[in-house]
Amino acid sequence: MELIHSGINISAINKVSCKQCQTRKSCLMAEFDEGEANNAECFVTHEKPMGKGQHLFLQGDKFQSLYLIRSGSFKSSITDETGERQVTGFHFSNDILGIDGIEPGRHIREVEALETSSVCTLPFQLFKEVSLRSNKSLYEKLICNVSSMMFKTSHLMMTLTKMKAEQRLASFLLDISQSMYERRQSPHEFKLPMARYDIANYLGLAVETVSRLFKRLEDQKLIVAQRHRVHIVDMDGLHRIAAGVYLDSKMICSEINYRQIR
Amino acid sequence: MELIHSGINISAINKVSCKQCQTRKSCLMAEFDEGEANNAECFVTHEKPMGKGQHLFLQGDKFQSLYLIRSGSFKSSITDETGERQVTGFHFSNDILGIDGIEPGRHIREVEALETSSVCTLPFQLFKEVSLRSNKSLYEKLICNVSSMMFKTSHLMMTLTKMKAEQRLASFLLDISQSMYERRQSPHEFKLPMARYDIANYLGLAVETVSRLFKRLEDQKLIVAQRHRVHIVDMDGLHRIAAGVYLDSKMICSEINYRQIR
DNA sequence: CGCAGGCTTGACGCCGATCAAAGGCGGTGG
DNA sequence: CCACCGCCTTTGATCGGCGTCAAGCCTGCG
Repeated sequence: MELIHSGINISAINKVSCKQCQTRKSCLMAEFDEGEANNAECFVTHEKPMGKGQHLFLQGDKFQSLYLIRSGSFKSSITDETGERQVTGFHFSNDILGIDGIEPGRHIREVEALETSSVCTLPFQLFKEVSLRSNKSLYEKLICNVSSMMFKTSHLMMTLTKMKAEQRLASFLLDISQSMYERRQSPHEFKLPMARYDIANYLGLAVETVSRLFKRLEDQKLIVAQRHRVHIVDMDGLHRIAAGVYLDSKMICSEINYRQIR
Repeated sequence: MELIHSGINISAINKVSCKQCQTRKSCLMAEFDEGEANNAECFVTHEKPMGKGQHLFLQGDKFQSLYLIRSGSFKSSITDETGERQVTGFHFSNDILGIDGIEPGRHIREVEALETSSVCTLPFQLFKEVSLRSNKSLYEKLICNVSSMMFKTSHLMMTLTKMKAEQRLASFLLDISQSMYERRQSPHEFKLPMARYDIANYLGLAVETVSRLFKRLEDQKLIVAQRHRVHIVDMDGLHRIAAGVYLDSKMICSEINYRQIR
């Protein structure tokens, strides 16, 4: 949990300048012109990646930086006064973490690595200064990011209130699939870096239910799932489930499925 | 609900400059210095308030302005591909509406007046220009607003996934109560401008359930509710319900309720 | 090799959705 | 001003999805 502060040059051995960053083209900073890019060197990378289970920050930590995921994956969660925890999202490369801490000055959720992962740290004070100097408003980009985050959240809320359990899981798998696609990885076969327990919490279901649902989707020949490896066999079918297309014809669908099974 | 007019320019009859606005002190624009305030005259107010049921904007409408609620109340909702609607929030004076439309360039939800209401319109292009000229970054304020919005959403998500129906309604009433308090109105007695139907949708419940729950809270002597008028009698008790403090002693509570009913 | 923690599977019961119908309020027109 | 109508709300009865409890299984790690 060692955070690097704005000592610009001294600890350069732990840093990689943005100019040299391999993933720069897909980065928030990508459109910076060369002049500004020098400033961007201040956006550092932790040389040593974080291990599974390590926290990027905890709920209540002072907010001072934004983080850009370079590799790996994270889960974010909130704990309320009663100690109840709610997983609020899963995050992959190029996602920005920590934005929600800007206003209260403290992080309102914790973020934990689901596997070996690395991030870029963007000290927010510096970020603000650079964005004021720059014509191309970084702030605007940030808002864009925030905006799409709000969209995702709304989508999730919809999932949680309007969908039956099976729809939620189907929808969840499709979301992950979409994420993989956007990152130029296979949308049909991927690894779920999070535990069943996290999925259940995220979807507002019991672990046992999630487990049963994975099986049910397999029985319907929509996916093949073994542990964390998921193979989507029938993408359309999964979409149909997610959309709740079996509501009236439930009996019929079930019959078909049973026929398919044997 | 009479607005004060100014004789500043030709179209002034439809507008009120920010300088003259009665609610300016609690406004997003409040910290503007005098020089900037002149620009702020471009932030117009609809002279004719909106009527109940009127839409401020629809989902998919081109995003061009932010709106600041001067009076009244609104509900926001999202409709997905399948036509399913989800109420995403209720909004009162000083709330900002429309932020979520910035990135996609279109509004991702619709906003509808729950009663006679009025708003200030903040053309976003202008907003950006002013914020670039200004040292005190308006953008920063906007982000603050967005940030607190995200916090609320997270809170709501928690409510929807982790709470039983009774907790959700108690929590909802407490949220409204808090809103009233923040607006210097009584947190103990207020009017709910939205229909039961909207509350149910918002909380992810059936209308019938909401209706029954209102009654159950009354039976427990926590509130007095008649139609849209709500009186919170036992704030602590309501907090206890919201926190789920009866989980272990559920049987006892139920017995008490049954005894009270007959 | 054995243990711990995560995952699966089964049995059961409750919460809340759904269906059905009656009651009340507000708006509109006679 | 009253009467009617439609929509919102309440109330009752029934049913099923999913949470809960309990046990057994798998897998990775020490």
